[in-house]
Amino acid sequence: MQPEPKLSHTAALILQAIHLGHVYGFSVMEVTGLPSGTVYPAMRRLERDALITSKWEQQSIADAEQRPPRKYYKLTRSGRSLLESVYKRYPLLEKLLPSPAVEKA
Amino acid sequence: MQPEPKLSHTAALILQAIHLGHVYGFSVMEVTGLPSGTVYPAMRRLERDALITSKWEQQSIADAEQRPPRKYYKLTRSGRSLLESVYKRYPLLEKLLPSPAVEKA
DNA sequence: TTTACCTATGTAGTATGCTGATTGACTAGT
DNA sequence: ACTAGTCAATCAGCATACTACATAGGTAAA
Repeated sequence: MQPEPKLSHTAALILQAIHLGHVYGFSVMEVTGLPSGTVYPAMRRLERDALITSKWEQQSIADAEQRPPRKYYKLTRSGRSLLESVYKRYPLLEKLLPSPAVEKA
Repeated sequence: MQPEPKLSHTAALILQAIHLGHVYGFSVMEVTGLPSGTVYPAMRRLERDALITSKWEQQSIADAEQRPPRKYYKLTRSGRSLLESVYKRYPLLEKLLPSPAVEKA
């Protein structure tokens, strides 16, 4: 059995936040309390390691909502399976973190 | 209003664990899932910053329980007040972390 | 129109955290 | 005798996280 790849507590917290629907940086910052200088570089590493993928929001949507465009993330298959194994190491993670209020169209 | 001194998420997690009664390194490691190389240096910094104080267990007690002596920590007054302010930044912390089963003499 | 605040993302430089190993005493199996 | 396992703490060297700041368009007030 290959040893599970390791994930820091902070990285795991961010991965879990995305999993629960906080699918862009600013939302992850708000729910975790982590600063931007932690969240954005961490998300780039998660993407580098193929645990998440990203896609820029269409400019037209951002324009319509009068705000900067967001970069949306979602878990890959290996991201989901790693998160499962991470619950065993950091059992605290699983309970924590509220899901976001889903925006209605 | 002087800006609240800052504490990393990990340091806050460790401080909270001690507050809840995980009063030596090994116990903090177990409840948080954090490795020894994170926990012990972090506790030294917390002590350096006067948020916690430490005291070595009497050798005779460790001998009686047939294990290495523990270094026990507790929060100082400023440690407790900082922890309060930290809950505002990391609201997730407050709910999380079980208290240890208290050992009976 | 400049001051301020909000959303959203990003960076440089440094402090902190993590991996992997080590120490030391004691316990138990082979 | 050796090997392996547990509890407790520590370290060197490298990876990650944090602070403070920056950018950029938007709103809103003075």
